[in-house]
Amino acid sequence: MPPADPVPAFHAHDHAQCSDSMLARAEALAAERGVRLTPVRRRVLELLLEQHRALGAYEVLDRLAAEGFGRQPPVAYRALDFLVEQGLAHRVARLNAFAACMHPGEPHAPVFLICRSCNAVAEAGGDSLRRALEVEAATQGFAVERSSIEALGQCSACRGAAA
Amino acid sequence: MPPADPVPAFHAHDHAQCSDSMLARAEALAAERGVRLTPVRRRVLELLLEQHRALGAYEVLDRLAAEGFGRQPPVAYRALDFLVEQGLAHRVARLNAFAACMHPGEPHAPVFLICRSCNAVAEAGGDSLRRALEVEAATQGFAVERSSIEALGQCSACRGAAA
DNA sequence: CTTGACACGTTACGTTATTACATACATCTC
DNA sequence: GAGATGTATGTAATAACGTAACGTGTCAAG
Ligand SMILES: [Zn+2]
Ligand SMILES: [Zn+2]
Ligand SMILES: [Zn+2]
Ligand SMILES: [Zn+2]
Repeated sequence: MPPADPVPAFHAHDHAQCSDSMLARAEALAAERGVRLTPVRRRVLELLLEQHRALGAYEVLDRLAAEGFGRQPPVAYRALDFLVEQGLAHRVARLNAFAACMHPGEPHAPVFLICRSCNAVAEAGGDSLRRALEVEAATQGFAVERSSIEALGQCSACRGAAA
Repeated sequence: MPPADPVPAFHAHDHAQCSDSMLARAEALAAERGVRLTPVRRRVLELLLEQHRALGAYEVLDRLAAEGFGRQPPVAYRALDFLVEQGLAHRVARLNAFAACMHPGEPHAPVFLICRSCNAVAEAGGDSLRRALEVEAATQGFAVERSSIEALGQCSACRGAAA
């Protein structure tokens, strides 16, 4: 098996650049698709990109309200829904929370690794995993349409710290 | 690959026997572990076993209340938490709901196939899938502790009906 | 300039889950 | 059996998450 791309979430990296490049890709995709990355939507994406972790809708909402945007739940949910629809963010069901997508534009089924110590959320490229799921499902005659694969555990840094 | 065990949820089977045998296994496991399968807990497990689908906590609660048990949320949540801790049920994050485990006692990572037409929930044996996830995670230095794999789609029966 | 689509804002409500505390009950010790 | 202890059950109250319905502002097409 070829080594998978290292996922930035669990490793030191130039996060400003990481975040900026995601934003740029989002702008490009929005333009290309003729959808509007409005101030609220853009700001929500920025918030999700601040750290490699998932934010609850109300956490997002508080930040928005503090910055002069609306302070009612639909404001946050609409922006989040937009980002999810456009594949710029994912919902992490296990956490009732949302995380920026690290592979926008590339169709993919997300695989999340969630560190229970530092709360970092990494989106692994799970192509082989996804195929394994489809095969497994096919043996039952089941046709997969959407899937969520989420693992809770500990990242290498936190495991090192614990030892 | 050896064919996976067929999952009962999507196929005609003697469900009374299916359900009874799960209950019996639950009783045996509880005895073995010295934990108590009290009336509420047992009843909740029975409810989950009635059909191969997931029940919301409040759906469970309504049934309990109608039968003379407590009518406040903790009554349902505590019983459900107990069952989950003992590996007799799983939480289906995507549905905010709970399903009886079809492999109690055997340590396993649950893989759920959720039919969006008939709402049936099948727990597939996902050993290969689980290993694939662990391998994927390991390349990132991540140690998986708990995982949930959930697929939304259509079962063979519903797909046949649609055509 | 009008029209229509869309985004944003609000109010109000529905659903899911937890905290905190009181009561009942089984089990162990004496 | 009486008393102490831990566990299970019950309640009220509230927190956290999510949606429906409706009005207003903005902007581009006609
Ligand atoms: Zn980064
Ligand atoms: Zn993604
Ligand atoms: Zn059955
Ligand atoms: Zn199971």
